[in-house]
Amino acid sequence: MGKEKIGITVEKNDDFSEWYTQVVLKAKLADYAPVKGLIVLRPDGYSIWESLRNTFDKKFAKNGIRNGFLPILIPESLLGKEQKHFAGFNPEVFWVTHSGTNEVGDRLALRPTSETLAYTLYSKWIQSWRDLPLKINFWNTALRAEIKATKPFLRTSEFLWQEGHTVHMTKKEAEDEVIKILDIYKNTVESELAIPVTTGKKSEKEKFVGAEYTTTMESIMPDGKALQMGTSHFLGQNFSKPFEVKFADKDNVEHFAWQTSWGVSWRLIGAMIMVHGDDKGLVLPPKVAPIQVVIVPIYKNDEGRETVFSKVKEIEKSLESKQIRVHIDDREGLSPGYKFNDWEMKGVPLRIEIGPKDIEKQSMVMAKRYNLEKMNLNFTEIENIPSLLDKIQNEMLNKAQQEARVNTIDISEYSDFKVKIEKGGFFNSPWCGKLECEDAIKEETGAEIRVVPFGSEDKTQKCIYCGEKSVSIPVFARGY
RNA sequence: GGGAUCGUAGUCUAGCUUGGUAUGAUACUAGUCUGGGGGACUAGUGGUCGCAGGUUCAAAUCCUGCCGAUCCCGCCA
Repeated sequence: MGKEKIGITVEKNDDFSEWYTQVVLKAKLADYAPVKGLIVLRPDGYSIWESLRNTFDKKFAKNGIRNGFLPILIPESLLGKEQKHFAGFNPEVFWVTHSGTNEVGDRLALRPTSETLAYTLYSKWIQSWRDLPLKINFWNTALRAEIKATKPFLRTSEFLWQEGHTVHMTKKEAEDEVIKILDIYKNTVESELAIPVTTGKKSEKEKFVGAEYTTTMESIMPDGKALQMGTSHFLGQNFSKPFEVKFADKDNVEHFAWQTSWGVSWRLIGAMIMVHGDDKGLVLPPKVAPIQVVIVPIYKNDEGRETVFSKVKEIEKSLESKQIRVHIDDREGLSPGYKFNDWEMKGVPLRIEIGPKDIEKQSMVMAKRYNLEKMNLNFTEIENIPSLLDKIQNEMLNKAQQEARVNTIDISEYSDFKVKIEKGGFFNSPWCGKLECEDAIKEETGAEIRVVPFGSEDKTQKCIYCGEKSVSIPVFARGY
């Protein structure tokens, strides 16, 4: 009874997949919906998403991007307009075939992504160079039928995300935008979620269908697999031509515009759970934690309760005045030990314990979630809590960076590669740039090119597969 | 798409082979005691046995179909 049944019943290192699912459910971030592949976000899960959304919105706004909203239904005739794009998505599109009892003529897709819809509108909205650049972001959900292998946050048939779509006069301006967005993604994920990412380009084989090229950020998970954290695509004129997104330039000559699209999803929450969680459950980075400090009052009787609570309320007020999200656990009838474990499962970054002993000494016990360290703090040190939270945030990033570094290795011998890939990890291995080698490596080892990091061009080495001259040193890994 | 396992109260679970009105724990409610790492006792509440058919006097149990979950392989934003 007790311990084993209530908390997380498996160890992270022992059964990673089961551990992940238990943390999601038991920390009350999400639950399963009655339809396959769909999940329900609970307030603690949604709160993390809102926090990320707010951060992104501020950064997008600073970059001249505004939010809009697009409908969820897209007619088949529209979705099929860019053929490669359509062929890529077709197998996983949900179709609406009826309205009421009537069959609809042109089937309606539940959006797997909105390029085709957005650009139909864009072609109406853009006529002159004065209308450019046009930069709009959409917070919505995308639907892609996942027949198998669904996993909360990581792979679901409907997921929350943002999709940004920008239009530019010049190729260069569009390409600069692609990189600006990728930078926003990278610094937000690193500073808010404390997860290090590797940025670069996808290979031709792995790029977004319909894009000229795809830039990506990839992170390594504790089980050695790679997770795509977000992508920013340079669409070139691949969509502006079929959708006639054109503008009249200053010299009154009509040009097709240059476009970008980019997105991150709630998969980021999944990554955060995997990277930081431990055997006791979730560990939240302070910046996105719905509750940053939880106070557990301890008392024996009514008088004790009163003394303790007046102090606890005082601390709450003081923390709130410092913009800290604080919660007092005043649930009756639960032992302090139970509450400690409960808040640890939910990942609250800091816990304060205050009982009669502490009041006497004018101090309190403070426990840090991420390393389970406990210490005694004088009441006067409450002033330092905001900087302590910042410090925790940094230390969590450092720790994750260190782990990522350990699991990233340079390998140039294919025999070595084949053996070590079984344990997972990011492998920096030289590549000749040919699809045949990429395919063969995938076929033989299950590893694929996750990202060709910026600055990894290197013509001095030999391709790990064919031995010919290399063009770059991509990151190979098995992915989610 | 191929393979394997599974579905009984909020959660976990016994019962299924050999059909006969569902077991236990935990959670929940009330009360008393308790309270610094998952507390104790007492009394309660809670079930279309995943759904739909079939066989039978009788189905959680046997048969068929469907829905859902987990894992491995394949495929993919």
